[in-house]
Amino acid sequence: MASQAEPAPEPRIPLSRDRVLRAAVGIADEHGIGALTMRRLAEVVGAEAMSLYYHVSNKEALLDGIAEVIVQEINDIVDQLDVTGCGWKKAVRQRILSAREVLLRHRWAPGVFETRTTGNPALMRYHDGLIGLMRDGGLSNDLVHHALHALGSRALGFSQELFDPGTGPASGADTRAGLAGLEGQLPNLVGMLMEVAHDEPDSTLGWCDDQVEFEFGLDLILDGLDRLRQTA
Amino acid sequence: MASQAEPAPEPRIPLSRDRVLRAAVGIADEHGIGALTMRRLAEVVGAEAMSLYYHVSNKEALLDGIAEVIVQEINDIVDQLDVTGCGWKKAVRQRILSAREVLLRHRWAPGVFETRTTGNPALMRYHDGLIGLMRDGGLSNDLVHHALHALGSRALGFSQELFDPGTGPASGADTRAGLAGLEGQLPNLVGMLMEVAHDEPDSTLGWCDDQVEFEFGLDLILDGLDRLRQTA
DNA sequence: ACCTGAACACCGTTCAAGT
DNA sequence: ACCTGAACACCGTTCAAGT
Repeated sequence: MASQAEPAPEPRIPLSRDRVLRAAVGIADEHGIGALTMRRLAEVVGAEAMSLYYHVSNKEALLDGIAEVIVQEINDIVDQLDVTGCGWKKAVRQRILSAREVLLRHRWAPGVFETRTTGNPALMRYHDGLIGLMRDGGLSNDLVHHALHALGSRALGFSQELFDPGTGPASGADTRAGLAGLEGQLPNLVGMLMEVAHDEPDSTLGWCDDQVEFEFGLDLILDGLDRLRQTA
Repeated sequence: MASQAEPAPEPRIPLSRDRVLRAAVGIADEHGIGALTMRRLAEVVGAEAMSLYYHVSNKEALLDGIAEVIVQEINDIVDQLDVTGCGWKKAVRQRILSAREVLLRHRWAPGVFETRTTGNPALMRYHDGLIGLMRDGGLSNDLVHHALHALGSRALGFSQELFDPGTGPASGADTRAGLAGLEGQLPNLVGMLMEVAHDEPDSTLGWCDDQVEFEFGLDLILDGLDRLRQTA
């Protein structure tokens, strides 16, 4: 006969800051950032909640930590990109879209980034590389500085939408029916949505494709910067 | 002799959804969004915490409500703007910068907007007006749609910064001293900051002026859209 | 209809104590 | 050094009860 079943052999592995952060990222990935509590994190890691405080000073520091883990994941990818001789715009574009792919695997991350106030070393390294690509492309430090502000969170691969008028379980037809009732109050918005929705009647991603829109906005900014570079 | 002192005559005024929301905005304005708890809000309004649930179904609804109050404040202002015959770009620019002024009085609002998922009627009215200005300027519905995505939160007058390398109580000199130690790891970032900081040695608003940068990014986008309008 | 008291489930966190 | 149990102060919220 086998020996008595031991239900949780996992806690054998000693706790560490790294293991705590990875577990926290796992919880956020699987159940959303709202599910990330100290007690639940402790449970996943096979310890008591209070043990976590030995490896991470408090929850704010935990959030700082997982934000940095994600940016490190981004850095690992973009640092391997080969962008020699393809123009600064294409190089920057590729770097940003690669970062975006990482964020699409950690959809809670943008929300966490926005709440972090303390400097994130990995984020600084990311920006350092981005600045380098622009400098190599001939942009002045002054223009690069403006560029970083203009890009904002887009530099890291995301841009939060303020509202999504087409969201929800409603199909395109339902959406259009619901819109009809608002036509009196919101003539321009309804008119636009009717036309845009009609343009892509069976788009899988709904009335607008976020990836397409992200790239539109990104290119609009990059093209504008390139034009300023030329006139300078 | 006067009658016995009654310490709190305020609770005479009956509760109402409107009063609750205004009090909530007041708390957030004065003490930050973190100070807005149901218990504290009840105290300010002269009632028990549970009474609030009669006027607002839960805290999420409360946040939805105060977000809408702020957008209404914006609408009240931008609806009075006279932009007849000044070109779509200037009209849009003026509308957005006016919205921004409201947000500068409620600095917690952007953070709340980003967490709201349900449709905000006042926000839809705001966008309806914005769309109208663009349509009048000759932009197609398709281009206007792209424009709204490209602008993102900038349409409402804010753009969150991912990090601010020059933030803190450090003076320009202190910042530059601290940067020197990082020059090896972050050559491009440090190089840029040294030069930009030097350009405006005594800028009151620190190493970069947010309002200037906001307008730079806004104009970059508006100019790009106008160029697309012309070629279309 | 409007408001409340007591109670519940859940947070993050402190602190003294264990090995 | 690393981990824990008990406890504290604070959340949002339910529910039955008051007027």
